[in-house]
Amino acid sequence: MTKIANMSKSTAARSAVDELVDQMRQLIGERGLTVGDQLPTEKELCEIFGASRNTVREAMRILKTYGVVEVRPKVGATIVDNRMSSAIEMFSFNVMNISLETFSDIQEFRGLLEVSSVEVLFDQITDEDISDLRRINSKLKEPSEINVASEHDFEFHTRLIRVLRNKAILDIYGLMKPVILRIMKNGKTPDTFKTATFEEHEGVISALESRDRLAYQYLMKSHLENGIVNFDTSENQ
Amino acid sequence: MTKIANMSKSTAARSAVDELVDQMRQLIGERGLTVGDQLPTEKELCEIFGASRNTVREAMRILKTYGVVEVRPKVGATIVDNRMSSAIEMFSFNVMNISLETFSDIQEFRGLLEVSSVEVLFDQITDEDISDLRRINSKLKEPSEINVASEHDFEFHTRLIRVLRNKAILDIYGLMKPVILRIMKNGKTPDTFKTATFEEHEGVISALESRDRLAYQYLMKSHLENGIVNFDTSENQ
DNA sequence: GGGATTTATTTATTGGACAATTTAGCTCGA
DNA sequence: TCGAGCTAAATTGTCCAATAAATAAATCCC
Repeated sequence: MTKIANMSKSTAARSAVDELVDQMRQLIGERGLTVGDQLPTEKELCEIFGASRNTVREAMRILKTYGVVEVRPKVGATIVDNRMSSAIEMFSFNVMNISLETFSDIQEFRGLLEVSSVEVLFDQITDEDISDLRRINSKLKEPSEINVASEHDFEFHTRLIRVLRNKAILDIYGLMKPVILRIMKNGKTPDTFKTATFEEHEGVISALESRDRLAYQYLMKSHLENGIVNFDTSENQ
Repeated sequence: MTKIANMSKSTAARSAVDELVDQMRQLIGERGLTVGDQLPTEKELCEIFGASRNTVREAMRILKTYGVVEVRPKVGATIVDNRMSSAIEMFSFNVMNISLETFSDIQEFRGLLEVSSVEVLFDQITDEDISDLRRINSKLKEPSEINVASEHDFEFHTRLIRVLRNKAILDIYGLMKPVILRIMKNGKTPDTFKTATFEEHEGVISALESRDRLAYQYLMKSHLENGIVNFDTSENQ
């Protein structure tokens, strides 16, 4: 894939900035640089690659946007790995409205992560996990506006995902946060969170507590499906 | 999390470029611009926001990296939505080696998508899907180097995911492509693909053909687990 | 009318200047 | 000696201006 991508780009007369990004990637590889290491200064990069400073800066801007480097005045560019949160940032840049199709796709996906994972989930869950879930869910009872409430809702589900102890899945869940938040707010009032959402979460927690797989699957499945019932396409964004 | 990130940014005297990105996002919203529409020219943006052209360009570079606009000389910036492929591009920027932990996390995740989804999968699958899978798998028999073979391997699994008819899941799978490809190549020779991988895929296809859920789950699960057995940490790159 | 050519507009790149920021070193006093 | 505060130097951040490259649109020529 990388090879194909490169080929297609080399054909299409790539810009100096794109070239630079590749060269800088290469430089990182050659020098064996890794997280925490410093890149050369902008001036040095200009000399190394024979480009002007503005071009170097635009290339560096891409790396920064990727979440691969962090830049501070006087210090320079440090290699980091915030690619996942950069991806989140990227998806926060909402251009279009959410469709019913996307809505049910996402909910189905969440079903896979939160319902079908039941075996691993029950295998891993501890009492601490459960008391955490209860503590987080209690926040829904506090009076708060809808944005805060949906954050709590999301926190609850994230905490549940965390039980799986799988960074890849947790990252993906974080990646979808902006979309999931909008889904959570859809068709709801602040009151809905205090009553319906809260109660449904409590049911899930109880099922976890009594290690009742069937009840858990049933309750979580219907909890996710509840959103679809009163999905409102006009409400978006 | 988003809140914290935002706070830290607003506190920390954001740069003119970051400011501009926000203003441009706002402008898109206000004018109701959507995919296919044009943004003002760089010069106009300079005037509108009172910034220099380099600053405007760096901001535009971020939007380009996000996959939100496409820029051509004389034409200007057009709004697009390539955020998903930009995310893939981003994850292709490999800085670090893949750890055993990441490896098994990803495989477990794939297990959720490809094994635990069995109900939906068998619900949706058609004869066309199956013959497609068989056609794709036959490519593994052709002599080819390891990069090509792993592409075919990936294509097989993607085709399987496609059966779910869920764009969100398909996107996520595409997002993880670079990592999955590396996992697929790990500890394998071109010959392994021709023999072992090919046979395992054939087994999976047969199970799908005879609508044997149990066999499918067993075969796919062990297919995914086979990689872990001969995982080689030294081989990374 | 249609293809080739010119023109005008816009982005791409370069170079240089100054401002803002922050680290590192220095000074001075307790 | 040690620490607080100050200074200086290095690096990134922003701006300005000019030229090159690309391309869409207008024009010309046949």
